[in-house]
Amino acid sequence: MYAHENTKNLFIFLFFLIFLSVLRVRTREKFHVYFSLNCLFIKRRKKITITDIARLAGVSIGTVDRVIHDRGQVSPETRKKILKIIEKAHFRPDILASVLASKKKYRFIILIPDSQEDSSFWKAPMAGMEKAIAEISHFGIEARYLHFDQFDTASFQKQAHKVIQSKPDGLLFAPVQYRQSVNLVKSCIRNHIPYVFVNSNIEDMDYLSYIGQDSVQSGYLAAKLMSLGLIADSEILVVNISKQIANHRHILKRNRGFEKYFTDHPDNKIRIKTINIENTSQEFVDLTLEAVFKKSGNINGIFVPSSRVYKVAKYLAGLKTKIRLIGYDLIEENIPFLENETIDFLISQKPVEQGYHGIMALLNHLVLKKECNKNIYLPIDIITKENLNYYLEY
Amino acid sequence: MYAHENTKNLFIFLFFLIFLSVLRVRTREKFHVYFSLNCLFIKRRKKITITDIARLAGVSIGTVDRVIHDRGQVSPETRKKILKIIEKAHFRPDILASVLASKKKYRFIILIPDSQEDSSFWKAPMAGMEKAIAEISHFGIEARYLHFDQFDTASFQKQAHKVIQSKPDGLLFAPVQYRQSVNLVKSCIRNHIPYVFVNSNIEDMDYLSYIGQDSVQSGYLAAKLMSLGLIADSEILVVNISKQIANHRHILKRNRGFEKYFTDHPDNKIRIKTINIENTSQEFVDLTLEAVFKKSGNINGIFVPSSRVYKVAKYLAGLKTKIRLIGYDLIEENIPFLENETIDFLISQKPVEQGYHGIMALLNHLVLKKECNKNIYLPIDIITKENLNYYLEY
DNA sequence: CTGAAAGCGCTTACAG
DNA sequence: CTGAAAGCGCTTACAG
Repeated sequence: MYAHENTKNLFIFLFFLIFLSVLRVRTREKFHVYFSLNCLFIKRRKKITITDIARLAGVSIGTVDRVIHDRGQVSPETRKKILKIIEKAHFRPDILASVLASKKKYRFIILIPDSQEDSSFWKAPMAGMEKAIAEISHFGIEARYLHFDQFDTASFQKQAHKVIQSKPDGLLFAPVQYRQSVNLVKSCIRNHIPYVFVNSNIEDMDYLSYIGQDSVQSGYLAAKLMSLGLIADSEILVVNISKQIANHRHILKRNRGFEKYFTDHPDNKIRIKTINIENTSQEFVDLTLEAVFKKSGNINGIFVPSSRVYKVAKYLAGLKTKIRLIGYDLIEENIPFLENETIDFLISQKPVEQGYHGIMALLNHLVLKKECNKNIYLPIDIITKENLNYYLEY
Repeated sequence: MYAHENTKNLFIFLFFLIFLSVLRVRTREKFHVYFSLNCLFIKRRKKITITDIARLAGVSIGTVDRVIHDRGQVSPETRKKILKIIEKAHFRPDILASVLASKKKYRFIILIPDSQEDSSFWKAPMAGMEKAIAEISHFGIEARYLHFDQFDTASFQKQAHKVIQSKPDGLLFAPVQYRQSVNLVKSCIRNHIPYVFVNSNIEDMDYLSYIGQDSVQSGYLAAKLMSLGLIADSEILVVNISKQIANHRHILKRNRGFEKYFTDHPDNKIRIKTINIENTSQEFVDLTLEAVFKKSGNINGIFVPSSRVYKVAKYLAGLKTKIRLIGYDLIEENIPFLENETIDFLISQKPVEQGYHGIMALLNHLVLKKECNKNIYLPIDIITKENLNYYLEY
């Protein structure tokens, strides 16, 4: 009987233990749920590392590393096995640890027009590039600029030669001179230098990425803005100011878009007159415009498909009649004319972001090995006197 | 003589050696210059590390680390000495190594309205937040959303309570309900929870950052667009569709900006009529507008200072006369009406970037300890049928 | 073809 | 108050 009692007590005790442990589990779970609810942060499962993969595959981390970076010297079977485990575990190497351990340096070259010319457009993309370079400096990236005169093909070719000579890991460039750029691209392909386009594009080349605007559509939008509240039977002037209009394809595309709008909307009954000014000096622009205005008296609007719209604005500022003026790019020279409403609208192409995303595209392709869009079309911004300030700050 | 010859030879030999070494130096220098010129990359001086600082100060790296992160337990003299050396050497700790070594996790809470309401605006900021969260995930950041119904103050208060309960390291929130948001801010201050505002602002609070638009100026711009090619003596309708207009300060600011433009430009001779629709159902909007249109026949433009402009567009689509319609935000519901030109202009406030920069502001303040602007005003974008597509992709 | 070890620049207990 | 050591997750010679 005593023995029985003892056994009974033992059982009770055991049950008690089991009960306790159940309770503990319960409490823990409860705590966990409570924790989740109140802290709102689900306990993240431990991050898997290259060591985990190595253990699972029964190899050393060195071998896993070889597989990850595809640098050979691994038997096909081992390779396959490791790859499978990586896939299953959704393993992604830690980029921070990778960069820290690696001594690899990446050298980028940036080949863009200089800003001292009569249009300061390129300052903004450079600001964006600087921002990106600063942000990613800890990835072991060095970047150097190479500038050229966009109206001087020899200067471009000289710099293009330097690019090839220095064999960078990546090239960011603005193919504003069509023919010369095609040649550089061919050299890059021969020398295995990956390249990204900014600002203008060469569609039929096999580039990594293009960052810029849809030039045709931007002209189309400009035409829409031109047509707002326009009197029927108006005459509109398109003024191309460029030394080599035929070699500057993005300007031609803007012209095309502009004309297309009025073809699509024939009810506007607009007459478009296009003039090309190949001498970009202010005096020549003034003289040319004066001659045009003498001939036809009822010009209601002017479209300048480049940042040099301020040259036309300077001329118009002397006139008495208000003529709607639309141009491109929020550069310093254009700002006073936007402020005094000589220029009504500027079409802007996010120059800072062009630069920023250009550098980031190189980083993504070459360092982070991340997929990204081949064509990154930036918004076509409409800038007026009223929203000007918030595009400057940004 | 032989000896002499030998000595002479020795001298010649020595000279030759010296000559060779000079040559080598020359060649090296030349090579270096050549290298620099052609490769365009200046040899970067070795990066200084915490170990260098420790060595220079004659202490261990542990002590340097204590000084860098100001966690005490260092004698004032040692501290001063180390600080001086850090300054002189322009030492910046390697953020990558720091994050890798540190096990610190940051918990962010994002408190924003939900999207299932009758306006899907908040999808875009969330997309931007997701993008940022993905980019910075390797910094040990966990983020959780908390949503509320922007027309239901009780729902906001419930979620605000959860925020305080879970004591996050940082809070990103949209103070759309003015009074309730002020209360949450006070709680945050009491509990030492840093916070960043997105979309709307409470100017008189001491927030880390505000990311959003200048609401007054956006209304001003809308008025300018309204005035383009408008007939004199027109009547313009401002339609506020909101259950609690008095508690939604950014909408009131847009109204103010809109009216200010016409005060500043009295030559337009515009009459503005404002109506508030507090029941946001389509039927009620239709009925209200119908009543208004019956009374006054010559309404030439309508301004809706919120994303609910599509409700007015639905009504106008049934009318024969073309009325200029301007509203806010590129949300799904508005797109068809922009495409068929019932809506002429949408003012957009970079919703994706609001979200993106909101998260980044928290990262900069809390993790990277980087200074950044208190007020980040995003551009006031003008969207039309013609540039719509490039704002969608972006 | 594979593994063991040192090292990247920092942080974190722990010992004194 | 201070230092030595282990470790974060990877890469890189080097040895076999």
